[in-house]
Amino acid sequence: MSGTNKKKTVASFDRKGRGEMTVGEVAERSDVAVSALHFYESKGLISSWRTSGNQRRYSRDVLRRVAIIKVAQSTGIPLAEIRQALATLPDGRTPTAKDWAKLSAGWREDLDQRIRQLTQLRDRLEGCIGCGCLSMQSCPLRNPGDRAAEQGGGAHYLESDI
Amino acid sequence: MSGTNKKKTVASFDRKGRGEMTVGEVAERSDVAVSALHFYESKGLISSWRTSGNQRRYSRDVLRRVAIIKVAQSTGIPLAEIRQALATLPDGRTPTAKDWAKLSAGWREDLDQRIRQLTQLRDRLEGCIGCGCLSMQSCPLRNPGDRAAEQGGGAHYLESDI
DNA sequence: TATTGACCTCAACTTTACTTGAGGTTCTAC
DNA sequence: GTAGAACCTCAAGTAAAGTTGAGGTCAATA
Repeated sequence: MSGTNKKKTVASFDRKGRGEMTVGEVAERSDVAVSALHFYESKGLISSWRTSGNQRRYSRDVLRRVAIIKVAQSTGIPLAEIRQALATLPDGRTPTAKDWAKLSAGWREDLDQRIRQLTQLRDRLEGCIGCGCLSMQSCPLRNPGDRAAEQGGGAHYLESDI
Repeated sequence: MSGTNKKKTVASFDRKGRGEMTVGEVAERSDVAVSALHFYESKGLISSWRTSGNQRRYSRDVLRRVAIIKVAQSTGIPLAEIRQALATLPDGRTPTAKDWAKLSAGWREDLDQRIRQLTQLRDRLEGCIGCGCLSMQSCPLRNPGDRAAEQGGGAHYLESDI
């Protein structure tokens, strides 16, 4: 309260001029709830500093981070993994295109994998769901077999079921 | 398993002869925990009848149902939806191939959709994640735009962000 | 200066899909 | 006829990803 601001809205003007954003601004611009931003911060996905009044301030970088978080999430990647990926980004400086590219490479693998999986599933769904083989050991739908199953626990049926 | 022993126990022999299964048998054969089967039943995805001693008995049909549940789940369909789909199956009789086909048709749509979505995402990931456009209104990654967005809440950015 | 909206923390609640455990009953085998 | 495996119910716990609310502070403005 003891500030000596001469002009109107000098403070917020300066803040914006420096590219600092409040949590509300980030929320609005990234279309994410304030509570979610708090949550991401608590999980170490984004970071902020505090004003003397204990309010969060974010640099513009956070917008990209949040955008990445949302994109990654929409591909089905859990926050914990996103956090790990984001952790590979440089700490002090703003990430370069190269930094981001490295990050996205791993996810692309992941996406490719999932796309292959879903495609296979789709192609087999029609054939298997109605054919009667689904409950049998031979059904390709329940034995993704061609790749080392990463979902753990392969098929282990030794007798036919139905 | 051990060989087919003739006269182990009359009761269980008869039961098996009639194709009735205990929850433990279903669990083992479908590779799903007993607790999960209880859970599915509580949610109306599968059903059973009880013995005089209050134990559950299942018909073989349940194996296929459980298989379907697992397949559908692996595509990302929530149990509630799976329940609805399964509810369209005939109540009294064992479902025919046609019944199953009808059921899978809807899911195929869903899968197609999701595959298209993921593919688009993958194709754009590389380009956008590192290019700087990601935090801007123009980024195709954050504006799936070409289809009516079903995730709700379209983009509403009127200024560039970064 | 006073108000009001934005912000703060922390705890509790929500949903989905189950699992775990306690306490008790039933089946099956020897 | 009894041990022990398998089953039963119901309550509580777990994990992810947040949301909601209470109680209190900060900041922009009339």
